[in-house]
Amino acid sequence: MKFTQTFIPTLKDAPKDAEIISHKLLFRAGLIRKLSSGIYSYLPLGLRSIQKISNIIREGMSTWGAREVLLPLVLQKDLWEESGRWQAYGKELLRFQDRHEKWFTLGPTHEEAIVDLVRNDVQSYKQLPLNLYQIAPKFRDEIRPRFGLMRGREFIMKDGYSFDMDEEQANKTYQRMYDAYNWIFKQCGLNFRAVEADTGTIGGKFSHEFMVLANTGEEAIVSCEACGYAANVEKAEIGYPDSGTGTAGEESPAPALVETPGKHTVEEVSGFLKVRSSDIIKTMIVKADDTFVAALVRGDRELNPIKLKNALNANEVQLATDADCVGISGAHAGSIGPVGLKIKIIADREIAAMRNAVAGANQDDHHYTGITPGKDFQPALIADIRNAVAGDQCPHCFKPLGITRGIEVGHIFKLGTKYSLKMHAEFLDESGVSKPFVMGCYGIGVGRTLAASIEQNNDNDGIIFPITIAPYEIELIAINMKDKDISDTAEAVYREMKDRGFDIIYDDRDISPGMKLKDADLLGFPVRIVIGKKFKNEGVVEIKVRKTGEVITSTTQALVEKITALRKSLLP
RNA sequence: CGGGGCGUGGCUCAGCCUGGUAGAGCGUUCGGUUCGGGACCGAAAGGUCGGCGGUCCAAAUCCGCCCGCCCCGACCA
Repeated sequence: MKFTQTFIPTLKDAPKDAEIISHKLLFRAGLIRKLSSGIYSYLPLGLRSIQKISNIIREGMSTWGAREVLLPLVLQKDLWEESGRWQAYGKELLRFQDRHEKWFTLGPTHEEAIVDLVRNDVQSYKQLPLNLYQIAPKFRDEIRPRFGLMRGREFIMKDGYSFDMDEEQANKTYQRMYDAYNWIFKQCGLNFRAVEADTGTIGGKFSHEFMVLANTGEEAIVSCEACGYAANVEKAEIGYPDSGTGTAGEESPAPALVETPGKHTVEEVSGFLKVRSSDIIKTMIVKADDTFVAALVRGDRELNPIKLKNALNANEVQLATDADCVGISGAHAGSIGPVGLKIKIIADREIAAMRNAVAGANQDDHHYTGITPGKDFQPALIADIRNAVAGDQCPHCFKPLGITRGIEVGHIFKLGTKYSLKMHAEFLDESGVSKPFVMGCYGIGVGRTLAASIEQNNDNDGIIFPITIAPYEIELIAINMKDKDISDTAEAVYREMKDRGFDIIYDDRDISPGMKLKDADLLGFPVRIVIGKKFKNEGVVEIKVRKTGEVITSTTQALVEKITALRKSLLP
């Protein structure tokens, strides 16, 4: 492709609404343009990159047994009433009427559509397993779209759905998709982790998020360098090699009541009493379903509501209101403590090991010092209920854990029979018994993958594309188009490379060299060939690798050979 | 939905407080000079100042309503 024959509107300045680096660069490099909030057009280079990612996905899906379909974007209300989601889905579901005043929605996800397809045409276990996917635009009317392609309203997504005859088969399918996803993101040249994720309200054990590691990521993830364990911070367990219970026989002083006027937060109390925040017991009263319990974590830790919920076997937990706190403990939040508290106490595992600690005294503006768990109060339950922090031990190998940020680009999920039961999607098994399909669903944000890649691979000059998803692999630059020697050679090189099947774009614009070089860096093609001064003087062209900055020279004759070798070295 | 901010040529922004008939840089067009890191000289095009209404002799500027966009939060997965 030649620059003069395509459309690459690059910009020196980013528009002011671009906040994060990928958004700025996508815009400046002329890959996308905004049409309205959260809704973008893909320009030729952006589209090409999207298509390359899509094709990698297709290859991965195909290899691991999924077949491509294309489902409608516009879906009618009755299907969504069957699944119950017409009511359950909030305002994110865009609803509208046609001329006959029938209600429709733009699909934010396609469980209903796929279940309807499969239930009509699959009746026998002999037709299973079945795994179908599509790559198509989706629409979610996000409350607040932001960060360009990272969180749009209209976005391109790969969504896949599997249908299996039983749990065992479904687990195998899940594992295949897990393998496929690892292959796909590796092939896209991304530094990513598959992390265990909380399954939310649907339940079940199986859910993994695929996170691209980047500082600007919206999610915190916990990972272990040593054994590869990785999990969403909501879910991450903390390892305790010894049982973590108290050690008997240690000297522990008697509790003493001290005044702490106006000191409520951990920092205020620790500053006032001159103790470390890790010597304070933080007590929070929470309402778990219909009962109140007191949750204890060390002053320097954060309570993890999901872990707490699981430990208590509750459906829902929330912090108690201040009025409830006063009613239960006799003090306002900030002076509450476990000593003498009448409700059930659940303590984080670290609490059990504390000695001579500070805790609220259950009367306003007072704390106790010299508190020792097990002596001065008895927790009913000791469990891991706090967020993991860097340096905590891995639950598998007990090496220190690290915390990084990530961008969720893929999510695989075992759905079970939730949709097949509601929508009566059943098949006959070997013994002629009617059974609901066991389903799984598997998503990849295609646009978000592009944005995440840029978020991870850039420098001050612009994008640094991995070769597999770059709009073009090679850019050819003729420094001076008016110099016939140079422009003729460039034209010849371009034709030959193109004829030999190289994925090459040629900047044939008659503009200053500075602009071409700046644009080349901004656009981030992995390999750049320059024909200029060195060609005039020494008869050689320059090959530069965008990622490393490494430059080699070559005669035009040896170019094909050198580029072939270089290209190979850049593949994942 | 709550809080904050913005809207002036394709992009970035000044002018608004203190009303007097619209500016800069980049980009674009034409001519010329240049040709290895967003070159230089000269000429030019391009704006109902987001929209509607009000105040005033006079509104980009003051007031009201509306629209659009962005940030923070809550919400959702």
